[in-house]
Amino acid sequence: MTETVRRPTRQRAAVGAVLAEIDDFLSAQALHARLRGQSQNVGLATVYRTLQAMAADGDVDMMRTPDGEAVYRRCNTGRHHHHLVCRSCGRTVEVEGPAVERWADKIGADNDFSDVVHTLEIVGTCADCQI
Amino acid sequence: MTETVRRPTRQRAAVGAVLAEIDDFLSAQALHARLRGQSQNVGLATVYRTLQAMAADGDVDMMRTPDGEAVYRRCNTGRHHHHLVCRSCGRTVEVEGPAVERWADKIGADNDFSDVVHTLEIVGTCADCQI
DNA sequence: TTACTTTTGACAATCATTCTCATTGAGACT
DNA sequence: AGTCTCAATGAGAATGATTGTCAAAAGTAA
Repeated sequence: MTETVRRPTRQRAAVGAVLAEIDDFLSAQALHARLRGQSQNVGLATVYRTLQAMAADGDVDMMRTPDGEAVYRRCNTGRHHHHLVCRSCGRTVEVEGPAVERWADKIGADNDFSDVVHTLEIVGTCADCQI
Repeated sequence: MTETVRRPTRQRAAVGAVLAEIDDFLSAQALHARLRGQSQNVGLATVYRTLQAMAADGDVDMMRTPDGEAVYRRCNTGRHHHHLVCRSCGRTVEVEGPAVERWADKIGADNDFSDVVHTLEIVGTCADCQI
């Protein structure tokens, strides 16, 4: 295992704080803008780097919007799970589907693929956003 | 229903021809490069527009690579399905999972979300690419 | 504090994708 | 074939997210 050491810094804490208070998916740009709004001085590149590091460490979840932008969110469970996201307001529900996990792994195994991973996101319009 | 009329053109045919001969996912850039290699003169913007139109019409499948790039592929079945893709060589297997479809729809319904859609991709290393 | 290493930030550089707009070509009708 | 109309095209500019650069700043351990 590669033990990656991460030093605690003001910037890292600031990013973590925003993620803790917002529980919708946020892009690096949006997070950066929010920090500026709070007069927190954190460079854009740093926000990108921090989010990527957190995602690599499994501290946040990353997904791609339909137009390919990376968005991040701190999740409640450390377990593997997926998301049901409102396309209008961004409200997010964490969902688990053990059967789906097994199905995906089986598909990989049946076709002789190794190191199988999968991505799954569900998008809809939540009750509050329906006209 | 909005009947979108698409005129058959040399460019559209050229893009379709490439998609017919390659059965891995291709980016717009890659497809454009391939056309140039064949001395086919098709503008990059046209390749983008054509692929998007084809995807909208359901003639090709679009997915996003891990780094957010859009890639396209002509699929054999018109039915809704997903893909098992080799992360190394790009070899793709089309897979169906009716149970997963039902599960995703149920998750949406249970949470009062409407117009529920989902994305699901499985990635692994195929037998030929394992060392 | 000193020495050492990671992290940061301002800004340039990349790179996929979209936009603009003048020109071209398909389809329909004569 | 001539012409009218409007979608389609293409060259290049513009956009916008993300990454690279590198000197300065800030943790960490002794």
